[in-house]
Amino acid sequence: MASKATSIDIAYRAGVSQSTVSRALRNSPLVSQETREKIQVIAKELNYKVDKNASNLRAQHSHTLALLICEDPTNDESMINPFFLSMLGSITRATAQQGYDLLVSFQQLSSDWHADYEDSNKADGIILLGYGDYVDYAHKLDKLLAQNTHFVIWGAEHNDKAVLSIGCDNHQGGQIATEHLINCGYQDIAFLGDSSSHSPEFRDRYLGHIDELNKAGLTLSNKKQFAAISTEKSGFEAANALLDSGQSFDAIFAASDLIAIGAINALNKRGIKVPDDIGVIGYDDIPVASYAHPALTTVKQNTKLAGEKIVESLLKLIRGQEVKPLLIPTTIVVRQSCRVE
Amino acid sequence: MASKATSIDIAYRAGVSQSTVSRALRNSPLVSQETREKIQVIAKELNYKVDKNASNLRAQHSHTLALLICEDPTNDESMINPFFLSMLGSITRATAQQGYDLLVSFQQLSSDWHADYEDSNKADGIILLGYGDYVDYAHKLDKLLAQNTHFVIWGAEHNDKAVLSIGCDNHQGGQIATEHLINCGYQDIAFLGDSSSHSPEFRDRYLGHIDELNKAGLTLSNKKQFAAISTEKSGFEAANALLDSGQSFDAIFAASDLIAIGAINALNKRGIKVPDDIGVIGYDDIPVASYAHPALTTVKQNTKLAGEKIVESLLKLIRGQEVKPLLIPTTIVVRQSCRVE
DNA sequence: AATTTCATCACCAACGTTTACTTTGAATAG
DNA sequence: CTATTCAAAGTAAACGTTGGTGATGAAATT
Repeated sequence: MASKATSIDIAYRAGVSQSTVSRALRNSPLVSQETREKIQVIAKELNYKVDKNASNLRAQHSHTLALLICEDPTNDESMINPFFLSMLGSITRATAQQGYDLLVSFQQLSSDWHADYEDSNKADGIILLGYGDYVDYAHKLDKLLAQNTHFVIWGAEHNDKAVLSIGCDNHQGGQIATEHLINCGYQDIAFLGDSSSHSPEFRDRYLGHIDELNKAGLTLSNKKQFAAISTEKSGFEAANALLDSGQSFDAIFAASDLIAIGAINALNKRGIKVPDDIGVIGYDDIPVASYAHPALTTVKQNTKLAGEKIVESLLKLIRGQEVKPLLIPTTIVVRQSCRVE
Repeated sequence: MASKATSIDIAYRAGVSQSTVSRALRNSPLVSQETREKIQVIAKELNYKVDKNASNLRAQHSHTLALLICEDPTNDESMINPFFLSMLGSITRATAQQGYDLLVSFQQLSSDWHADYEDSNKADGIILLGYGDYVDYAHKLDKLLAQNTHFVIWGAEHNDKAVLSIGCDNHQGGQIATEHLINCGYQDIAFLGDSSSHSPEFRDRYLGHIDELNKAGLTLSNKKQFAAISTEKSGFEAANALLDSGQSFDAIFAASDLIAIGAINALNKRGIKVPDDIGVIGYDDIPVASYAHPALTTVKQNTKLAGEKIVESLLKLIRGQEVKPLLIPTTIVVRQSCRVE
């Protein structure tokens, strides 16, 4: 087979100039119906596709978005956080729907990911996904900002920086989780998850938890809060620490489903029944949540909507339209890890 | 901020020609150590990145691979097969490791996915991922072949076409699953999963199953084989059909974990205990397998290795090196859904 | 009949690289 | 003192588009 057909080949066959071909294929009104059709027929015959590199070079945009998933380096290399996977799915679809391509890349938090997708014109904008210690990469964000790269970051709103963030409302999520536990009759709730500013998502969930507790006239002793990152192992350990601490509790609010599952394991190992003895609520509604035993009651983040909003907003940003950070409300999905009222 | 720096800007500042800049940045031996360093320093200062579009256009390759995940259209839109997600993770990493970028796209089987990634020079090669009815898209494969696109497809070897396939050995997987069941003392095994040529992976698993059965002097009545696609729902239904058929059986070999989980649900609903009454073995070792109740004994496909091999092979293909289809052996992971011997 | 208008299209200059092909000038050889 | 060689750098031609500017001729206006 000869090399790929170019617009010049088509022009030659159609007996018109190359620029006319270009216009015809883009349905420009500057070319007559008749020649337009003729050209399109020939293009199809030759299986012609416009060369993206040439097109992008000329037009100075790539019609491509880059998705960077920043993983916690403490996490197991081989296992990707299922929540991000779900986001990935929805972002992929949303991107495609807008006629853009998606470049994906997994990054260690430590690596050089300010790495150049937009700089090198490979992407028109960047989506940053990651639970994160935003403090740690503040200077990278600054650099992105300085280069005025178009990007949106998953998570809570930054009060100190002019970054566009889209996220689910972790504070509200913390509240409804707590409300649910209280409604189920639990009174003495422990919290498993890092509540430091190191991990803003967890912190907000924690803060929502506290607020709701207060609203109900309850308080959380900080002795009942144990740090954990979003892995089953960490949840297991945190629950054991809680158990070993001798603190009383009748329910656990886990800052993520993986933590919740780990905690349930720890509980079960000591013969404690969920939800009869202790109620457990998780966060994220990852796929395994419904398969856990007992099936996990949890706070669901609407990843489909989130993905759509993320790409929609990023595209607006790229086009210079006005965009505001967005907080998407969460919902409770009730399963079997909390006793019914 | 001014617009992005180009190699010409650097040339100007360094007092050399633009081509020298290009060479210096690619560490060409044609430029002296001294000027090379000077240029690289300036490039860093200006935060210069070579424009990929220009570079790719000129060099006629994109240093990008495209991954097409073809989903079963009967599947739920929002849920991506977890096995593919796992592959995606490993392919992403392998691609990055080779210095390539990855474009990902989810495709309905029905859509026009011969859609042009390589034609339009967006990618140097394509990875096709999907359980599949390859019959159905045979003509698309042909088209890909005709355009001599570089691509590798996940799955079993095609005997009729010259396509490069990398896959796990489904026949061998079917054998070891069956062997394990027999070793656990099960004698009367039902098979849940489409065994038609419509679904080559399942078919091979089925064939391996039969072979191993025969080796042990057992036979499978085709009355004990019920079609199912890879969803929990389908597994649930198939198990019910099996149950309703009145056939005897003491174990189920499910062609995928999702089917196995659905089947276990169906069994449980009728008060049948797994593994005491009936043993169940799955296939894939998706993340939820270990969280299912009972935790699923299953056949694990080495996705990490598979991902690496896929991109490695595709790259070889692109470079014109010789490549052969590859079948990766599977392993059993023993959990609690089969009784111990 | 001369002029304006207008729809179509052709022409050509970018876009930012890479690379084959000079050119330059200094060092070495004869 | 000229001829040869060679490393280092410059020149310019692609790569395949897109889009601004200008031609062309037919229809419409005066």
